[in-house]
Amino acid sequence: MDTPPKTARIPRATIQRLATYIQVLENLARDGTEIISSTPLAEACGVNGSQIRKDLAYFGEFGIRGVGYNVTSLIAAITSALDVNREWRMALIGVGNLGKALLNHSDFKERGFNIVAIFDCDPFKIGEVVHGLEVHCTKEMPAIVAENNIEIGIITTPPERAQRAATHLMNAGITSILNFASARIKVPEHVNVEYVDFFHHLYALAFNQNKLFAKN
Amino acid sequence: MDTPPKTARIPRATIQRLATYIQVLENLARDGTEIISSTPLAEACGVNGSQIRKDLAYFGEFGIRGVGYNVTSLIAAITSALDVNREWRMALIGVGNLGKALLNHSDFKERGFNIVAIFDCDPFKIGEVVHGLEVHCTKEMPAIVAENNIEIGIITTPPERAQRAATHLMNAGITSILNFASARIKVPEHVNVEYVDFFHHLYALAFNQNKLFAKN
DNA sequence: CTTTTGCTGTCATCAAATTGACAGGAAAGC
DNA sequence: GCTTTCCTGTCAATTTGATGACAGCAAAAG
Repeated sequence: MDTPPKTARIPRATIQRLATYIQVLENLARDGTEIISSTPLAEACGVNGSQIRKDLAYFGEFGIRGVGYNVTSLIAAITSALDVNREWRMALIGVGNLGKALLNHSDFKERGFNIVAIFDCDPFKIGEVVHGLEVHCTKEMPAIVAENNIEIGIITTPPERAQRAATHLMNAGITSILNFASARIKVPEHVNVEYVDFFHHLYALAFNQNKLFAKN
Repeated sequence: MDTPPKTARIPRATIQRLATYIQVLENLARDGTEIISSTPLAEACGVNGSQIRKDLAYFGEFGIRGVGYNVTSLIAAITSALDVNREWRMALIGVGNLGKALLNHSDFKERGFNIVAIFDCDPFKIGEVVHGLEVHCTKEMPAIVAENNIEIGIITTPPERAQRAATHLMNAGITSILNFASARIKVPEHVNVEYVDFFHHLYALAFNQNKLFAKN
């Protein structure tokens, strides 16, 4: 029952699926389901049953043989394994259309991902208040990041400014970056970047509309 | 030089990378680069050189041995291969915060992905005009989709309405769905769904902040 | 108490994707 | 015209991830 220190490298695909499992499990919990076994859960998630059991095995044993998984405690187990059962404080850089849209997207805060400071390099924007937050100059970033225990940076600048924004974030000590800008950024080994790009998904749909590709 | 009809199944990962290549190539083109070889392009994209050459090989031969690739014509070749060098007309269902944010995100139209109709099931929203588009009742969807040659549906409803929204879209004849709702949806074999969920990315960052996982 | 049923956790097998190596071919230098 | 350089396209080898099979265990039934 204790979580064994499995030191194996965990595939990125597993992390992505765990996020899906949380999503589906939360919807099950809302509908009042208390127990679920791997096969129906797998079907709801669009994956194989063995896959779920193997993914969970990286972190410990959470089920009961012959019975299944308790929905609530499995959610707790996964969120704990991913370390997303606590507050994460974030900074956003680039207060344009997209940035403002994200600030109004209250789901972040509800899930513990809290945008607590926003930055821009446009002098006309500095001082403006968006969704209760004052726009700061990027020069102030190191101090504000340290004061507020900010661990994640969100880039919502135009593509040509993305690299500079990343540099600002890294200089302020941030090692986790969520990049909405349409550009790849160069970072040292220890910094982690996640890219969000709607067009990647649209391209997949467009291509698939004609010629089928391998379904994963 | 002619595009051979390679009938091999194209991995989903390849499609995703092709989208990245387009992104990087467009930024290179803006900076005036005319020719690039696979190694520096690979570095800019964060992948291996062989990977790029193999990905492109699925669709034809686009480079010149000893020289490299012409940036402009490679963009043209990839966009053509993915069939994203034409207009795609889309419908959006669920005119809440997220839906409105996407409607204001003008990049879609610039890239040929055009939201031309919006729907909601809330009677109070029907008739409202958002970003120049009138909110329609879902009952009107089949007619409007047919009239406007709509090929892609975007779901931006709350999670508990996502499945119903998907059904509406499918009944209207749509087989490609971009789902922003935080729920998995069930669809028949021939329908394609892409899921967009920021939390997947945030979870990856959170997890990676502590324990490293295999970098892909 | 014993047997049956059902589902987990794990290992072995299988499939797929990434990486590395190299022949083929175009341009530049001599 | 010949040689050298360089980079593509492709095949083979390796690594990685997914699937299938089954022993181990808990609960329910008899």
